Amino acid sequence: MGKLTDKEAAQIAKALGDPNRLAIYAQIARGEELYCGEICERHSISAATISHHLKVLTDLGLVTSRKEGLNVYYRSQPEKIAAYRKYLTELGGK
Amino acid sequence: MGKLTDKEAAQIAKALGDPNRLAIYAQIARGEELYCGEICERHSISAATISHHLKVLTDLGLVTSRKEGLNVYYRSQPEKIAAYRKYLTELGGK
DNA sequence: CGACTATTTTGATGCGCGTCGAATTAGTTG
DNA sequence: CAACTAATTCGACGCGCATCAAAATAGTCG
Repeated sequence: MGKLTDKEAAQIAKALGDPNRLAIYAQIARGEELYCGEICERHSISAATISHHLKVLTDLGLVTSRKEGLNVYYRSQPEKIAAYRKYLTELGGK
Repeated sequence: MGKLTDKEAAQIAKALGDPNRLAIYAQIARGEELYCGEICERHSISAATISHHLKVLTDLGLVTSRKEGLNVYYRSQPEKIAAYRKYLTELGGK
């Protein structure tokens, strides 16, 4: 499944290059399905900024969202990060 | 050998998040030992900027340098990127 | 030493991005 | 519909960063 282009790989890298966004992604990638509010509580970041970071991750396909009532639940998309890891592997060959 | 801290992982990600810097790193990681001049020829970027990117990669331990005559040769440090891949793997499981 | 080359550093510039508060939108519940 | 809550969007601000030209540094060679 989908090899990443150089551009996509750079975009993903950039997305994971912000410490706060990386932390947010890490929590989601850990397996639990989280909604904005929960993430807000765990960081001292405004809801607006959290939402912005989640949009970046979503646009890149690293996470997906599902709306349930008032909350929007975010879930990790492991294939995407796997593709990124593969890209890195094929960069330099072990 | 070194597990990466969250901070280091973010720094590496950010470094690889710039398309030009990623391209430079990719060439070095491909195995060949390159010096600035060669890299300059392959991109339409000034020597000053190339040098700056190489410094970023060096400071993070992604590449090492070796001076020979007038040229400075850069070589990939595969363990570092391997550590970064491992960090990503352990993020989300699978 | 003096001329030349490769690389790095310096200084400056412009754009991108993380951040916030406030306004807006969507959804729930009386 | 009205009041409330969760999330997103909007507008603005400040800082960081990629970039370059020019100056400085380091190394070679006559």
